Amino acid sequence: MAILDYLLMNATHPTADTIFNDLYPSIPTLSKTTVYNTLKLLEEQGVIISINIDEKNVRYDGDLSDHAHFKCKGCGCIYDLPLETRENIHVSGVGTLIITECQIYYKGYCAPCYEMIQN
Amino acid sequence: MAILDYLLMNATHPTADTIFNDLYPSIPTLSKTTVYNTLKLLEEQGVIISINIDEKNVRYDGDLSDHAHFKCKGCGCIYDLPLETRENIHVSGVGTLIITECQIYYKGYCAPCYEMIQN
DNA sequence: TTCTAATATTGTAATGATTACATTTTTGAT
DNA sequence: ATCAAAAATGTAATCATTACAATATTAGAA
Repeated sequence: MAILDYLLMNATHPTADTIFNDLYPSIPTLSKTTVYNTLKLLEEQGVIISINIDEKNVRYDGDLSDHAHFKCKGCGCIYDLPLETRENIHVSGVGTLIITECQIYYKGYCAPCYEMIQN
Repeated sequence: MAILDYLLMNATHPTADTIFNDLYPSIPTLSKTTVYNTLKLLEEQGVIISINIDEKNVRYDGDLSDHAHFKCKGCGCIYDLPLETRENIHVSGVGTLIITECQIYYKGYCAPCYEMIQN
């Protein structure tokens, strides 16, 4: 499917809207609903991951390797970072990134909910 | 301000809506806009932090100490975790939490945006 | 090839959190 | 008490996402 291809080609952490706009010219029958449906499906299958680093939009990433994300509070750009990044300044291929915050989110199941899943 | 007090008293990572509903009975003149405005202000001042672990709503936390967050994908409950939590099973005061995903988000400024801030 | 049922795709309308903005209220200094 | 600045309020708009019903596509059986 074109949407998965797009995500694997473009490591730009696009939003659903960006994917739609980039794909629409070459697939004029594409609907935004299809983009949302497909992204949800791909995420449920574990083929892609969703990124909530931005308050407004959900972003998607086809890179399943363990890595962290950095968002510039000025321009909104999102970069990949290695997991072992320190809390201080960090250099990457794009220059120096000044890190001011770090958030770590775990997801999974609490004990009672895990029981329920087993059935 | 009552909203800050609420956040310091209740370590429940509430949403703006929850804060409004809990505070409204005792402050009948309270408006939801005020809650949003105040939360934004408190966050800009660095007095509270916002949590984007939930796709739907932004949550707020008055605990500024370094800690991670866990969200149960079943019931949606959010727990605090120590930073050094491993990727595997983890026990807390509430029982065993099964961790299936971990996301690490850094925020700050890229080089060009950091220049711009200096002015 | 034709039919048909299952599946995928589409478009429109609804939802719901958040914000914009204009108005009203409160505050604090004179 | 007065008045301007600041804070709080209410309503309406915004906008990403989803619900849902309708349409189109596919693949396998006849």
